[in-house]
Amino acid sequence: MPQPSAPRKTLGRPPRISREEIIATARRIVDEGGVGRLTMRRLAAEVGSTPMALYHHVRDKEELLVLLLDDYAARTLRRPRLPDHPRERIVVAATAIHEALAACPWIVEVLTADDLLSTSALWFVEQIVDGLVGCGLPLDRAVHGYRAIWYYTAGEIVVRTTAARRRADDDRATYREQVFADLDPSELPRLTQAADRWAPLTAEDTYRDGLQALVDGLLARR
Amino acid sequence: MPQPSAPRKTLGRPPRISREEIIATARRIVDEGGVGRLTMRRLAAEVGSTPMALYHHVRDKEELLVLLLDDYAARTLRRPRLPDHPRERIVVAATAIHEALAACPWIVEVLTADDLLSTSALWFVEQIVDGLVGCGLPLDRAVHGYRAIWYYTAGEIVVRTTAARRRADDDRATYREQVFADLDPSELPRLTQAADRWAPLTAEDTYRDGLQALVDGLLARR
DNA sequence: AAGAGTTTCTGTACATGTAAGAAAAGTTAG
DNA sequence: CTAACTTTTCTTACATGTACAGAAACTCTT
Repeated sequence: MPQPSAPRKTLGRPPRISREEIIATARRIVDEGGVGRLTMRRLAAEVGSTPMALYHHVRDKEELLVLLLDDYAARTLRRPRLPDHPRERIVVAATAIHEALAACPWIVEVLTADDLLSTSALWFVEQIVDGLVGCGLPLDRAVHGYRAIWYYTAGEIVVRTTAARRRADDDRATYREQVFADLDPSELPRLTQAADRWAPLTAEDTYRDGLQALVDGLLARR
Repeated sequence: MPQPSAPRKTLGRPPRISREEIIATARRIVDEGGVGRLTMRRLAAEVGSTPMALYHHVRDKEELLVLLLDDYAARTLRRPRLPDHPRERIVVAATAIHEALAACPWIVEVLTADDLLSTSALWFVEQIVDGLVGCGLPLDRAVHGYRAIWYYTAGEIVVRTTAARRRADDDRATYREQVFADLDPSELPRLTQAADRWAPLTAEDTYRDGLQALVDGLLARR
């Protein structure tokens, strides 16, 4: 594992490519042609190197994607002015993260990553935890609350993005319709009742609603 | 796309393998050696066929995994006796799904799938939607509520499983510690305060707590 | 200057998912 | 029986991520 920033100045063969260059190029490729265009070989070619040389600056492709997400977050996550009221602060902070992530759909493959994303996102985490504390939760419950919010947020993005990808697929969309058409009304009355409205209902963006409900619920358990 | 069950009885070359056989064998491989052992080549070999022959019974590996999950759900999802009170019913139904899914960690790759999983899970969806309606929500809000619960549930499993996978990795664990050690206490006071407790706190299983909070919040917005 | 040590890069090789097309094994029409 | 047709299977081939082994390009020591 080469250190991201080696302590010594120059020792050994001098590098011809840098992690920054790799990330910048990867970003360009993704911006131009989507994450599907990003292969280690193509990236190496564009950087003017060989595939395996990349592996001295990046552990594997997954880490590259995480770095790409970090980079994206650092560049686009602007700190909004937050309301004074702690509950509102939580909602606004979480929504800001959600919006930023939802705007770049290729992250789904990385999103499954971890609880706290890049360093640039820490401020938002802080705001959420602090907001929960400000509403009267003890610190440990606030951390748990933040995690619940993160689960909800990550889940929403992952599920929604993947669903959108599938909806583009005729066969699978047809399969879903079939499931709803074949419902047994006596055993599944509510689903039958909602069957024809299901598609539009699930297409609605209800992230904020659910978030507020979750926050309310978390605060009510004080 | 070959139909899962062709209308005509016999026409063309008779199949030597069936989708069921494929799924059963895949299940065995996964049970024995984890999902990492499941490759199309190995599966073909164990079935006594060639890799490409599988593709006449299964669209691609992802579909195979979805089918595997369906199969798993159909075999292990037992319907628990649900409480009468609708709110409790929601919590118990969701927890049952969550437990079943959390018990088979390989699904993460599929979980990102869709809102409703296999047919066997529909009953649970019904219970949740019906519980929400029983608590006074109109049907469309109940569907939205169910989706929020599903986002939370899927997110919890995906994030937690991936986090566990990474925790096995020393480098990444160290990196995380580093992030917490380097916090600026003046800018991120809460995180600093929680820094040393973060690892144990996030290791706790708080699914149920968060779920109840979410349900409470959903019901409070009646 | 020669060697040792260190880091980066290159070349080759393998496992994987799967696309494309040919071949095989039936059924049915003539 | 032969030819056409259909469905399944097999063969071959390619793109991809990445392991491994060494070569290359430096600095530091002697």
